[in-house]
Amino acid sequence: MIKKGVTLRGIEVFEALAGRGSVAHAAAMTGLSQPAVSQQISNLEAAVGAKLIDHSCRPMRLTAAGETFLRHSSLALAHVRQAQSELTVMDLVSLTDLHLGVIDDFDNDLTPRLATILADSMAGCRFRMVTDSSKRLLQAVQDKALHIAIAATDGDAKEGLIEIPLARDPFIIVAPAEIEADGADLLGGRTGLPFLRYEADQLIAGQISNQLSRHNINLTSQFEIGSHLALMAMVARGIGWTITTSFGYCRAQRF
DNA sequence: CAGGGTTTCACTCTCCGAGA
DNA sequence: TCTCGGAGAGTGAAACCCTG
Repeated sequence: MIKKGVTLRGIEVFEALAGRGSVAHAAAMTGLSQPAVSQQISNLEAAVGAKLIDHSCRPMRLTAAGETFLRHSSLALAHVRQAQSELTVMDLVSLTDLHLGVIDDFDNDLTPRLATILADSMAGCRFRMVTDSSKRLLQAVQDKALHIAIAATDGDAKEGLIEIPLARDPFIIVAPAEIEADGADLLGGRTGLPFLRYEADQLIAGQISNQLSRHNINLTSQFEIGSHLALMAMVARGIGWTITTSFGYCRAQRF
């Protein structure tokens, strides 16, 4: 029997806090207030009888017990989310009309395969598929112009939207192959190679900017690029280095 | 010392079980 | 079936703590 006080809600809050290292960010992510997050963590720690988070440092870090608990609780949450997703798909099977948005990053590879799968599994449904930026897709779902969208998010709760996580896409540094420098050299500006950033209007630009400012890293940039593939092509030609995601990097293999 | 972030406290609301 | 009381989860306000 699971101990009294160990709740899915508590575990979800714990996972958010473990990922962000801040009660404020975990609150934004879960849609709760800061006191509620703090209370959930206290209850969880009391229930398991161990300190899971080191509250004395900023950002907060997991204790050894917290690391162990997170490893198992993440699996449990993943199973619950998977179950929710499968039930959602079962709901969709009876639909006759579906307006679906897909992030433009997936235009070439994922979208055609998704269309094939949907056509097979929802034979009686008419589809309208659009590709756009994550920001626009999320707005379209909020405006009820789309039923569902596959998009990137910053993890914060959005009014009126239900988010079902599909994948995590960590940030990575991408530099020209001929450059012999590590991440610290690039971030510290010791290579002389310019930083190429995404256009400020894009969701990923804001996420990268937040991460950098969280670590007190201030990078000036001569270039702001709207197209991901153009950005990767510029890196491949040695014009500069950039920060992108592992999915983004994989899509640029041809460079 | 100021500002941002966290915790504590007091209170409200909702849900659920027990008893009439 | 209805009422009542307890437990749990939420909030806002205020105090406290940490960092630059």
